[in-house]
Amino acid sequence: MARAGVTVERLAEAAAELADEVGLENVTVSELARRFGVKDASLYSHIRNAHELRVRVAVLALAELADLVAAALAGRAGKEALVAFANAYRDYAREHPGRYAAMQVELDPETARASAARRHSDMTRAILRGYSLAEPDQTDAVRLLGSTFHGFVSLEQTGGFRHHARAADESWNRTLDTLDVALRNWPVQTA
Amino acid sequence: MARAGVTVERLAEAAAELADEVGLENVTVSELARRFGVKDASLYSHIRNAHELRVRVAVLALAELADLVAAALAGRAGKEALVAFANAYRDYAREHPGRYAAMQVELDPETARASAARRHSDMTRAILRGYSLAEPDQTDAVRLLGSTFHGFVSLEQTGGFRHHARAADESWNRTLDTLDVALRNWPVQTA
DNA sequence: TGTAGAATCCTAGGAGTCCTAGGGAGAGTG
DNA sequence: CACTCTCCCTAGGACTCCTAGGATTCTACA
Repeated sequence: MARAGVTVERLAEAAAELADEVGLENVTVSELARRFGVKDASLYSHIRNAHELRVRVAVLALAELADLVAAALAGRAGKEALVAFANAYRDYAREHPGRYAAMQVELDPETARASAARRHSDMTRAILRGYSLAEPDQTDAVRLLGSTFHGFVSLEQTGGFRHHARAADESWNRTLDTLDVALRNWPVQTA
Repeated sequence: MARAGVTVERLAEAAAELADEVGLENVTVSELARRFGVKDASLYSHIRNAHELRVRVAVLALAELADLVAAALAGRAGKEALVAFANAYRDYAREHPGRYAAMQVELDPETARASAARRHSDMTRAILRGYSLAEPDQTDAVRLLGSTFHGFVSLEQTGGFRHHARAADESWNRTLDTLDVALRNWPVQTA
């Protein structure tokens, strides 16, 4: 009998595709084995357990998105960079909802270090070069941007904005305008 | 044999507690039945399926948080109201991670209408009275606030801020300062 | 080329979960 | 007391995760 040619890489890729199709919580070892024409027990020589599958999707997604963001950021600065970053982020989440959901799973410290998570915060910091913020304000701003982008995309995905006339796109653009203004008028310490 | 006294309300309450203890994804019909000293099949005369359990936790959490936010908002306005709202939100998420996660499940339109979701957006709008924003900017601002709060709390929960010296609390306070400034200097339409 | 060892896949099966079907026992009502 | 409704039961099917141990295929090296 011919071998199915299962590898961890192909498994992660297939799991990511499956996640985008049916949602991350429906990514199952059995279904994946079915897609490879293999018994589910066979997959356990490639992965340790079902959780590792999700972690691998997360790592894959983090790397993919980091590449996309890097490309979007190339040659841009200031607000242009902010908008490019944000749109790359949001577009990815909409095209790959399962991969995006996977990015939110908690990674153990080692996996997190080996992942592209660092590249993400580094690129966010790069955006802030256009706004002249020193530490620790820079870290606060990185967190503000990350929070707002993720929060918007997350609420949009779970249908939070659907039952209202105002289009999500317009709110998104105004959100970016607002962030741009906020970064340029970063508040001085009040406490 | 004495009856266990299972009701939908007690089920939802127990499911919410279980979710806070072991995470929403580990809220299982079987475990819940165990806690009531009852066979799992017995619960299906109270709920239709496992999904309904999570929906009921979501509805419960939305109502609880709406009450807390309403109390926090009483007698406050402007930035004070903004901060009170935000802290009530974040505190709830930290004290009740499972309930909070449940709030992010997609509700069907009917359930959403019957839930406290509307109270949440109404109260967010109430905050904005201190900032004199007309529609559609008000809707955009509501979404910005919701996104930022949810995004921050969500990233904080999945450990996004843990591997950095800067304390999350301080970033949170600066985020609120920034939002306050942003709402007071709401950008005029650029496009 | 022959073969040892590693990698890949298999069968078999246990445990847990979700859910349905159908039956019996307690509680309240006439 | 009898009737009915609700609650809870047993029984069991389908699916998932995962382990153990065996068989097959591929690879590399003598």
